[in-house]
Amino acid sequence: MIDLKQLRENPDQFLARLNLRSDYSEPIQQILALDQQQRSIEMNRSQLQARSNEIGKLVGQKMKSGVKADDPEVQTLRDEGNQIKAQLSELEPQEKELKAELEALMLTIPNLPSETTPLGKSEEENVEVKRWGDEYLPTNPDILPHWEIGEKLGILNFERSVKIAQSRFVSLIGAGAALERALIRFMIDRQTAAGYTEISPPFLVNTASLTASGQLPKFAEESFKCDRDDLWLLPTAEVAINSFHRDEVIDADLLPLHYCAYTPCFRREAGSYGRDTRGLIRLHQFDKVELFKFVHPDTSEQEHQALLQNAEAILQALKLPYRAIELCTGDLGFSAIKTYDLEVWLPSAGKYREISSCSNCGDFQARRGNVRFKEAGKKGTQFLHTLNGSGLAVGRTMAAILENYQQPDGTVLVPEALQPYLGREVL
RNA sequence: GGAGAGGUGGCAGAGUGGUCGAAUGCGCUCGACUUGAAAUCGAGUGUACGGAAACGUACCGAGGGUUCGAAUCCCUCCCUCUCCGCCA
Repeated sequence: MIDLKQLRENPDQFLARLNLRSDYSEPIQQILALDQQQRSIEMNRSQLQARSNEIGKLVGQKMKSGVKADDPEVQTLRDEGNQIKAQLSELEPQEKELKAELEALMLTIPNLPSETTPLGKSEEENVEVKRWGDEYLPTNPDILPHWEIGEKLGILNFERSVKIAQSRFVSLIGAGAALERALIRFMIDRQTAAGYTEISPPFLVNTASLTASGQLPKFAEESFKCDRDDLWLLPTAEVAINSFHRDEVIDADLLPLHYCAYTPCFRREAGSYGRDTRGLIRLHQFDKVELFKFVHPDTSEQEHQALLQNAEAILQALKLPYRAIELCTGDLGFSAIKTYDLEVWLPSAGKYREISSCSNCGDFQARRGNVRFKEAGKKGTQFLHTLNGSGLAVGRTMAAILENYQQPDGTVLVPEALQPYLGREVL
């Protein structure tokens, strides 16, 4: 949620920053207008309310001192009370409607990009900031795409998954299933060793949780919904962990809070029908180990860098070549002020593909979820900052292993770091 | 799913129409007493919004209603607990 106070006090500067994403002039003007109307009604209303409270007290006093209810003095006060009530009954619905309208509109405005986020209109202008592991790039010229090698090895099956569910689902068989399980354990072990507390959250989440993290109201198309229950299938553990502390005030001494979670993620992938139709890259259901931090605003930049390193550490441990790019203002996700994507090398595609996205959301999600912290001795509370990143997407990691570790004889080596988890060296 | 009980401040717990943002206890903060501590005593101790401030408004699970006035009465919903049923 954007900071209305900040917008009100400095609308031009606010809009200029927001427009680095794309043009939001219109909704922002609307918000400012609604805010003004709402505030003027509120002022009016609270004055009436004050008088009404006063009347209530006066009547109470008189009745207590023995004045009868039908005494003219009391009757006059009651009449005035009734008049105020009539006025309030007009103002209140107006104010309520304005507030609802304002809130609905505000929920559709994305976060302001950080001042350090590179400028740009689209993903073309994202900035590569790092490349790692050139020495691990495969030299084998005849690499099969991971879905082909996977089916050859009998560890992936897409066809039968269509029978079970739909397209864009997969079943893992034998060593494939074991590999997935090994990767999850490997990632969780590494991240807990790095100081993250593991959470296994509900895989169904309610509307409030999705709204708090920013998936709703704008991206309803992207999630699967259980209509009868106000529950949605989790699109990412970010949603669940973000709401883990929703509506809480956290003692500043307890910050930062570092969490990691393994969960399946469910996404409708609406609007990507032609893209990545084969393989593990874009499925309706995939596994992910997520990193999430609740931090003091002063530390969020360092925490962001550290989180990125924690995600990179997995790729490095698996010796998978990757690069890091920083998203430009035009490509930034809805809730983020600054994002780094990690992209792993996929030989069959001949390019790097996203395997992790590490974002600093500033206080945006904290506002939407009302997560605050309190510093001892200081008056009031502040919104904390939230950060999230994949550490990593499991399916895509599998794809990367199947391709990068392919041998000329059609077998696949198991990355050394993973061997103890899988109990074998070759697939 | 059926039957019953209940949701009040950091916690415990009173309050069934009137000056209640809410008794009391515990906790916490500051102060006094003390060589120090305990005990005791005194003062303070929620959040949000508006306002330069004084102060005002809202909040007793959520939303509506009755009333001059609602923590208290009525309606709807949510959640928790106990018993029964079902179930991994």
